[in-house]
Amino acid sequence: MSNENPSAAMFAQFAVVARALGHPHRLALMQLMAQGECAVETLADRAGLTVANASQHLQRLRRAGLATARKEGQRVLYRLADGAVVDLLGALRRIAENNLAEARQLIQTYFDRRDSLEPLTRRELRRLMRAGEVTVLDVRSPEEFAAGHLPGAINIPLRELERRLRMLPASQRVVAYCRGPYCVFSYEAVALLREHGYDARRLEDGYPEWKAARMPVEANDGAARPSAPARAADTARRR
Amino acid sequence: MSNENPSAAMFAQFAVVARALGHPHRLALMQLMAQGECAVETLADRAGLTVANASQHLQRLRRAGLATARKEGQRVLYRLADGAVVDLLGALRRIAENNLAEARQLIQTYFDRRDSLEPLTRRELRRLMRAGEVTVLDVRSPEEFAAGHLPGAINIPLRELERRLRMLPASQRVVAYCRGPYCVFSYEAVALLREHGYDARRLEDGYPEWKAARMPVEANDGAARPSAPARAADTARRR
DNA sequence: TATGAATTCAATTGAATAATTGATTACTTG
DNA sequence: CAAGTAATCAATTATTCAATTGAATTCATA
Repeated sequence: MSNENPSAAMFAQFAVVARALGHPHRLALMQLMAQGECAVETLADRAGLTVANASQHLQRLRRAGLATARKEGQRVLYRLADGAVVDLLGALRRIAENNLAEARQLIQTYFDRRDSLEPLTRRELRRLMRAGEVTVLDVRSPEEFAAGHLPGAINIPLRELERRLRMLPASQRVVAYCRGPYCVFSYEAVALLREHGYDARRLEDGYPEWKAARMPVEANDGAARPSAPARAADTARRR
Repeated sequence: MSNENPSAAMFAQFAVVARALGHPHRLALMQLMAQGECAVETLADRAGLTVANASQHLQRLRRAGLATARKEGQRVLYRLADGAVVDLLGALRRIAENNLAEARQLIQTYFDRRDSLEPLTRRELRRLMRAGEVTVLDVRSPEEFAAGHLPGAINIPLRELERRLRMLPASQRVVAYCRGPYCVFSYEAVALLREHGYDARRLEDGYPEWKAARMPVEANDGAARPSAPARAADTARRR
């Protein structure tokens, strides 16, 4: 295929990657995989896709070098190929935020409680954590939490938050986080907590970015590990 | 359009950007625009496209927030929207290089004189430039050169290089650069120079990356300027 | 070895894209 | 104002892509 012009051939390769990025479902799947390695059916479920459809999208991501798969027993576990994929997604996000009117509109409408909710940077949160002055709240699902989370975080999925409020000490500031910058969970969590009198704030983005920034993470199966290449702890025991 | 799920709507926006990236011709056009603001016909010419086709690709890039256009007289000048676009392209490139077998294959075949040609990093070149120990050679077209180039660079387009070799002092190391990491010009220039006994090396990537890294540039219309937002000096006098 | 579960494959349909062509719209200049 | 230039628009065709359905693999376990 066209080697008359080598740089055109390289561009064709880049285009393969870009087109694989270019579907909302695949972006959603990537965000989910950014939480940790995960089986096809689990991903399909969380993304609201049929298994066959998710499988095909995932295969396409794999062909484009954005994801990798390995077989474990009868399931196939997919994960992002590379920390650089998170960077790529971040760059994409930045362009859309800065230059697309529609995206800015959406942010204003749904996410721009942003100003009033004063997101914390990773660095700021890190400092508070070291000082022991903060309760870190992970509002994702228990499975995602188990695959990896911020050290010392408490896991209360959003839908259970109201019921389990008492688990959070009212005396201390709470910082909530979820799947990523455009995951609504942490926004809603902070709103709810504030209604109940908490001093609550959001982390600026989510777990994947924290991990990609090589901040410490820990997983459920035991010891904290500084920032190791997330061992295959997919806990999707389903049905 | 689908505001039931705000983060799905955001993903749809990101997908718009990604799909706009996802065509080899558009990537080529972006590389060309990364050299500096440029008129449609010029871009079409350099990319080897018909004007109508280039126009449509450019419009799509504009709609996706990757490029902007302004009208000057009877021509429309397009440029990249944002320094972040160069970052995005870089991230794309890195994924393809690391994870796509085909891309690695191409690099080996066409570009992996890489090792033997020992590319210089921007920082290294900067140091040599300050020390006055290097001749910087720009092998792009005069128009591209005029729109912006490394300070003190000599412009000899590749096809004229052999004829005008005497313009380069044989006593000093030569560092060549061109449009970007996958532009063949600088590879060929270095090969040619070495055949003629020069101590020649390549810059690791091209002018756009240099500029995006906020290194000093200068343009033909006069004074060097530290790294200002490239003024509209499109010198495409054509035909 | 038979059963069931997880995933992939194959074939179909409808939708979105890309390139081409020719016509049309702005703008400049004589 | 007329002529010419630069860019865009409109309509066509071939291609690629997405989602669905149902069948086919592959593996684990009884």
